[in-house]
Amino acid sequence: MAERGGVRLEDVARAAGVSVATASRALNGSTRRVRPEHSERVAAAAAELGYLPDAHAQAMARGTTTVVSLVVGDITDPYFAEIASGAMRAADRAGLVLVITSTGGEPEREATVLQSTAVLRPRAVVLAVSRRTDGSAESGIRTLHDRGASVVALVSDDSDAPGIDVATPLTIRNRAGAASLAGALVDEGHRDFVVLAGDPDVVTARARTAGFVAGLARRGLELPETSVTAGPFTRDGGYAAMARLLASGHRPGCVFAVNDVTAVGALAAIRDHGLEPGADVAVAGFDDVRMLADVVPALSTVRLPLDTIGETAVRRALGEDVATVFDGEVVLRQSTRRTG
Amino acid sequence: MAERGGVRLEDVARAAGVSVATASRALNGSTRRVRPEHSERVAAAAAELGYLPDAHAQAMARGTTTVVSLVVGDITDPYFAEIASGAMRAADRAGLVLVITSTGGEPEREATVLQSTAVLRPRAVVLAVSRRTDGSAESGIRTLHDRGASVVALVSDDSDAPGIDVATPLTIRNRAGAASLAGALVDEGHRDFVVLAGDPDVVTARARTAGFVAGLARRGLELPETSVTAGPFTRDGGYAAMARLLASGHRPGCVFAVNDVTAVGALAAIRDHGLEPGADVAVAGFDDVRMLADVVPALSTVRLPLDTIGETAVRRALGEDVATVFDGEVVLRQSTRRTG
DNA sequence: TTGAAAGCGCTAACAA
DNA sequence: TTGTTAGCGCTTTCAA
Repeated sequence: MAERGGVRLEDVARAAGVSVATASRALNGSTRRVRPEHSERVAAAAAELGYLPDAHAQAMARGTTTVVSLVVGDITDPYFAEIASGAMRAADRAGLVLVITSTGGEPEREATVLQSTAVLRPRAVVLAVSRRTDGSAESGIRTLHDRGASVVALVSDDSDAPGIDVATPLTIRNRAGAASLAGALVDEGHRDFVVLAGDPDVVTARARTAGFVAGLARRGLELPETSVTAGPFTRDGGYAAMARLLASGHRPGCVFAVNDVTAVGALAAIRDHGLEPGADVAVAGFDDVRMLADVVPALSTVRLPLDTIGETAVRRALGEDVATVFDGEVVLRQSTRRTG
Repeated sequence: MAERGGVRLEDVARAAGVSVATASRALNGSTRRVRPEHSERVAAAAAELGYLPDAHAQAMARGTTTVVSLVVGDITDPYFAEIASGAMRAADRAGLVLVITSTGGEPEREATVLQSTAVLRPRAVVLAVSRRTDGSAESGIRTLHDRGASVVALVSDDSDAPGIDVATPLTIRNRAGAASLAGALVDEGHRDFVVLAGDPDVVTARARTAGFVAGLARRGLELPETSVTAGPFTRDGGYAAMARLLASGHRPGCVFAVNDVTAVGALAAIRDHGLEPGADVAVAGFDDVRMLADVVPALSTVRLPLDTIGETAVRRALGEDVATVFDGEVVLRQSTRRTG
């Protein structure tokens, strides 16, 4: 019923018989400064007229917005989806709106995406994107920061990775998790490993690969460079890499894919090659993504509390005092069970 | 380097030696009205200073925003994630920002979510949410519409579902797709069906259930009411429903779960019951979600071009002349293959 | 083609 | 405690 464009605060004020200032204070302004009677009249008028503030006008006047940005690689990837889910919850609790932008898996679009994010002047931004080691996002991050945003970046416990000075890090111990996994796998009796390393320029992939290699080394096993194969960080990437490997006559005892999605691709390739994944070739992943909990054989992996990480990241960006490091937990399942 | 708060148009104008009006016109304003020489100077200054417009100020001044909203049920559900992915692409192409809000799977939160969406005054909104038959979102939708948003709602080809007069429908032929699936399953030799119907108040679930029942009827098979069991529209819901069924001694020949995620839950329950899904109990899903392409046995389902649907929905909301109906395609795989 | 100035809807001094 | 008023950064008449 409202006029085109909606009811303004002025309309509410008039209906309640007060000034816009009073109406503003009653609806939002600093606590306890409006006579209860007026406050009620304003609330009633607002409800009756169906008043809804205009976030843009508020942003202008306040000099600060209600938007929190989350930048992810590919929302279709359950890794990011779970993080997004937690982030949304946190934003919601804080009464803020979560704007998700995605690079669509193309890291070179990162700069552009950060720019388009910046125009909304987010109060906080969480970078869950697959950051590349080349620091291509640096300037975009700086822009955000200069605009007054508090930016939190998900990073790995990898000393090789370049820091981002203006961003607050939230560390995921990818390296340590992968190292533990390697140890556990060796303890299960595996010896002959291959790593599906994903994109070597993506920090997460690098950290997990490096950690795994280090973990093996700690057990006295040296992984030849030829046993580490790069490729896209996706289901199809995992499938292709595994298929290539098998086609070339290699048949490793155990494959470590740097994330679950890639591991599932490897599983499929093994099966399509006529072998039985788990029994003939063991496979382990990373993340313990829920959506893949029912793959067969059940995937050994490193569980990351993705949802919590997403939630924590926005809370941290909002200035709360929360956890700053997350560890993964090795979970051994059917896919690496030694039958012999 | 920029001052706290960033570079304003005024700064650019000064640097370029023109007025803010000219700077504004050069950077965005109606075509061909600024002397090329000035235009260049402005562009150069903007680049040098790292100017980025303030979306809120633009929104205020223009009376229209650059935001497109997508309301989904649960971003963690690959059904929504794929839609979101396509929607993001379309928004991006149009130079708009996609704001995703989620009800977190709680339909009763729908009204609230629509409200918080409305404050951003989106230019267009796509409702991909699991709409309930009780029309609880009606008023929220009307609010959005009154604020000038063009709203597109994903709906089913189900005459029972209430229309939303102010929203433009984008029809997904859930009913027809489910009916085709039923026919195909009967043709494969299946007779003894059970439907894991999801939440009967959710239109999508209803349409698929109704379509399946109708499809069986068309083949002369009547499905007893007791063979339709309601429950949450999720992996766990599917697991629980299937487990309950098996525990009670039922052992259907073929189970139709109203979406893939639920079907995967059913698969797991069957397996945990000591039976072999696919061989002992056939299972079919709906959606053909990519993330579940590698489950074993491969899931028979109805493929929906989710990504394209998401893309089309925002293009439609933006006023483009695009497809208005989407059909599903039956895909028969291992999970319903008759071995005997 | 350009610039001055009036808003867009709201908040926040500042006075009353 | 309330109202008046000056902006927030930008676009857009309206004159020049």
